[in-house]
Amino acid sequence: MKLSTTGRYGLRAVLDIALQDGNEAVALSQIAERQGISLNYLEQLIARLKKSGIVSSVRGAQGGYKLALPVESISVGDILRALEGDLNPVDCPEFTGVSGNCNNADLCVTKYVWKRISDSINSAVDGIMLSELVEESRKVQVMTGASDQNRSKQTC
Amino acid sequence: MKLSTTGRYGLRAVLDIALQDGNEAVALSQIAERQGISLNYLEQLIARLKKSGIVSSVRGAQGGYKLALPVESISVGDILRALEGDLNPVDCPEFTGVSGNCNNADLCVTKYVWKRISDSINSAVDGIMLSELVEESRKVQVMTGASDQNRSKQTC
DNA sequence: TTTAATCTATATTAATTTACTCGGTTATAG
DNA sequence: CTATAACCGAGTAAATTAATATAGATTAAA
Repeated sequence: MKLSTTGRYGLRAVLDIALQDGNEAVALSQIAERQGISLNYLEQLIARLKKSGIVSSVRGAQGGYKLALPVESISVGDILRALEGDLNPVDCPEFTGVSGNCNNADLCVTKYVWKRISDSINSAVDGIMLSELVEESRKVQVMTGASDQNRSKQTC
Repeated sequence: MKLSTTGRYGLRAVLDIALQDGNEAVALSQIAERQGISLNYLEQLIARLKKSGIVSSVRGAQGGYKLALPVESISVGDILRALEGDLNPVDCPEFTGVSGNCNNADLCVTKYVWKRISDSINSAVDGIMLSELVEESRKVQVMTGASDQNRSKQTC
């Protein structure tokens, strides 16, 4: 029941772009360095974010990525689902809508549990906008006098 | 972000015991057969449940397992945490209380996200009592005329 | 006191997933 | 043209998960 590095790294990457906030595209290599994530790996993560319309890309020299929407319009839920797929605790076809073969659908009671967990996770992350994280991040940076340079590798 | 079979099988096993509800212990081999789970594997799961005080065992011939508490006093959260460990989406020492070395603790903003997800999951599962599942299960069985015999292998 | 049925513990294996790495292609600013 | 940076597909090593297997200890009924 853990989020993979995909979700953790990816969210940090989006937040990184949001914090640069100029109109210029942010190069992946810079994000990779600041966040201590492998560039090659980051490419795979950002591809999912692009596919979901969260970031847009500018190709070629001086290119990079920028947010496709204002920070107030992007929820953490959007980001995490883009990265991790759905946020359901089980692959139960009964409530995910995917046509599957749960041959015990009518007898299965635990699906109510999975549904409640799923709903609570999704409403939690949908209630957090990227703008909140940006604000919070700015506060923290002012308080600690932190800069990109003294930011070290993160464990979570 | 998926629950493992440990959590899924284990919850079903506890519910199975609750539904037998006599004062007699339920043999693991019976649960294994009814739920379509390997006996050896089930033994590992039930051990965690016993360790957490959710079930108690009766050894020897005619032995088995029974609930250590009334169904109204056991929450799905208790069961899932016994099986899966914590239900936190990340191993962030900042909010799990475990003394760890998050060298970016003061700069890390995503931890607020993880904390909110964690809280929502835990309050969701703590709000579901085993008694609810038992009730729901009885309703379903009456409606469908289901018996143990026609219960087939479940996928979720 | 057998004997059957159960719980307990540990070790091994197979399958799957995760977390990357690598090599190359395409596009664009300067 | 050339440097830079996005894009793409495949491959791989490590870790985790899901079992399976083995051996033994405990208990209670016959």
